[in-house]
Amino acid sequence: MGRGKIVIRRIDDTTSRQVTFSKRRNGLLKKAKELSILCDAEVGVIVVSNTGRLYEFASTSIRSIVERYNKEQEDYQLMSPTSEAKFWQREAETLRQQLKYLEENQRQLTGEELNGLSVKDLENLESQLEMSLNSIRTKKDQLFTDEIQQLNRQGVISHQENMKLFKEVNVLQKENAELQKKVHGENDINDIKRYSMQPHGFSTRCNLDGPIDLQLCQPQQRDCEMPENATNLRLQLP
Amino acid sequence: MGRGKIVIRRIDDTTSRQVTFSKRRNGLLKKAKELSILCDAEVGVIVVSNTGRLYEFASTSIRSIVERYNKEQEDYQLMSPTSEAKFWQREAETLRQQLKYLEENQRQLTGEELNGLSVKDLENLESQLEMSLNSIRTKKDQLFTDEIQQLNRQGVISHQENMKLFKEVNVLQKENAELQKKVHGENDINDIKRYSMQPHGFSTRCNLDGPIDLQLCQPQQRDCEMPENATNLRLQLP
DNA sequence: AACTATTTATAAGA
DNA sequence: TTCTTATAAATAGTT
Repeated sequence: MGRGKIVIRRIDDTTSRQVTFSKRRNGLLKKAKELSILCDAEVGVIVVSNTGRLYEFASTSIRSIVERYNKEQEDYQLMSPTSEAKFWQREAETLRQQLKYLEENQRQLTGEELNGLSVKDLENLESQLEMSLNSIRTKKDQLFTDEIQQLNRQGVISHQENMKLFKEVNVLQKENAELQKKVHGENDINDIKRYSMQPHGFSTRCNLDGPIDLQLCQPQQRDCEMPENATNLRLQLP
Repeated sequence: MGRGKIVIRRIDDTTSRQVTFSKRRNGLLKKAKELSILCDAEVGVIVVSNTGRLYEFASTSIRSIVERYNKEQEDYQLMSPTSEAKFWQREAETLRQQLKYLEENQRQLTGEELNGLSVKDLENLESQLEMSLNSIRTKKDQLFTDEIQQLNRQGVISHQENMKLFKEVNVLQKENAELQKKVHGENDINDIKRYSMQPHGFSTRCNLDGPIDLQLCQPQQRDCEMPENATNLRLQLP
């Protein structure tokens, strides 16, 4: 009874589950009240949200009964051993039934026990499993993508560190050259020339590191004159 | 939500109050169940008709509390009440754990809750679901095949019955012809000729029934000169 | 117990 | 949360 038809199964999205909870809780309490008035019946409704908040409706006398049982629940030392035993026995019975239901469901879901199912049932199962497979594959793809992104981030970081180190080396080389000049005067000009070449060597190494730094998108290299597939092109050259 | 609008006050007419009680009680319990499933909430509903009959809905753990609204009945004397309580408490704990495990498992199986799973886990799930789908599809195919076989058996039976009837008719016709001959002498030979033509009409009807008798495998027709795909071939001919 | 014209609840979207 | 609105669902009155 809304814009679209829904199937009755747990709503995954937290927000819409809360919204639905709020709406339907109000609806349920309203209907409980109407029933009690229209039909002169005693009606009690307790609703506990999965965040633990409690809502209730109780017509007349049931309220006191509910309160009494709530109190008993809090400290069931007050319970006589016999009724406590019965309480747990019933609890066990309930759980056993749920378990049975879930197990049956699971056997169908895993295709172990399909007897007694109609073609319609099987088609429902089929489409449910296809949806499941879809979620799982989506999740797997996401994990892959995450890993790739992580690798990329690491690649970018080490590239940045390389650049930092390169600049530092450059500065030191210049300092060094200056010092050499001061120490030896201008006796040997070749030494200075050789030092000034080294930064080029470094920058070449940076370009060679490129292919190792596998990236889906790599904005840092956009201004390079070589395209992403430089390595491949180079391999095709003599 | 009915033919007319109503005001919410006690329905005076006993009959229609009972009818409305029945309808609205069911509606309330249904909605309580839906709320508990959709929103993963604990919901308990108790309804006592003004004739004293009790109806209830309770999701999971509330159930055991609510059930104590019912008058306690059977007494178990086998154990001391205290140890019996402990026994059932332990039983409930065990079952609850199993339930939790199964529910988690099922969430994964349906792709609802995939967080914390590795790629390996997801691949396992994936292949499990693929196997499930396989079983289900195999089962579905089997159901189809079964149905086809059933239809075939019926077809064969009715064909055999047709043949039997045809033979009987033939016999009767011959007898009839003989009788006619005896009654009228050989005055009118055309009558006899007309009777002897009827069997051909029957046999033609039998052949026309063939195409209705759709069969994937039809061992009964193996000795026919036409292959299984006779229908298809026939369609391609002028 | 069905049916069906209406009312009511509510899912989806702002 | 609250409002709106299209649509699904519940059900009042009827058969």
